[in-house]
Amino acid sequence: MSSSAEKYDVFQAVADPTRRKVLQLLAGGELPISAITSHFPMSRTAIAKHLHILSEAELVSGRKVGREKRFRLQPEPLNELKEWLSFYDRFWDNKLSILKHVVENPVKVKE
Amino acid sequence: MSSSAEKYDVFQAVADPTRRKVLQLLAGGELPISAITSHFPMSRTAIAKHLHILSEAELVSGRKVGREKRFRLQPEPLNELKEWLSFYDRFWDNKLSILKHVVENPVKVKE
DNA sequence: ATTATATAAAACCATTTGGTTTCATGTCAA
DNA sequence: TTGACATGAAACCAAATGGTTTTATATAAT
Repeated sequence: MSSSAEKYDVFQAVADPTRRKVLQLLAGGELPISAITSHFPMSRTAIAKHLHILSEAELVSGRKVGREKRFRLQPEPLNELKEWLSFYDRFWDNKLSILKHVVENPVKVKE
Repeated sequence: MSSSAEKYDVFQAVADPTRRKVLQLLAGGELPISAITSHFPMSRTAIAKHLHILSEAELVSGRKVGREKRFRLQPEPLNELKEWLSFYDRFWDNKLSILKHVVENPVKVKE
């Protein structure tokens, strides 16, 4: 779905440490730009640009609420990364460790 | 192990489409620079630079054989990416699909 | 009505990135 | 030993990246 040729793909979006930290913050819930900015040593404008890039990659979405714009995490595109990675699984037997992870983390079935 | 503060981390290394294609090529086995270059519409020098970046991220290693330098895939650092991704698993119930993958792909135990 | 808040948009800037061309060096083959 | 092959290294370049400051606009609060 969504549009044609975006400028930033998931790989690029996630390459920047600031953007990764933004995603992590948003994992805790929806936040307006100012609140996000307060966690970083840079200007609101800089953070707004990062959010724009994350938006293009569809890793976040923003909605206007009053005078603020609240952003939230949209993790779906990370699946592309996951699938890319899975190709390399066979090259260093780590399937056991994946299994271990799954077993140790209870699966919550969508009810 | 290896050294201190590398310039390129896995996230950056993997952000470039050319470098991802290089990794894919090397998944097929060790190759010298010229052989790799033949798959791309750019100069040998450009590819050598990409290989250097992949080297810094420890995603490839090169050994000198006669007059050529052969590179091979070192997928271990991809684990960092995988772990980073796993944090976001909880945000869109896909654990079942991981389990499915593990079950469907027989685990080869290192003998 | 006025002021403070929250964002948007534009112009600007230094550094990094991804490529090039050129030149030098080591190795293999005839 | 002469030439072809494979790479290394350096200088250069345009465009992209990650930041800034400034100016404008909409909303909320007093």
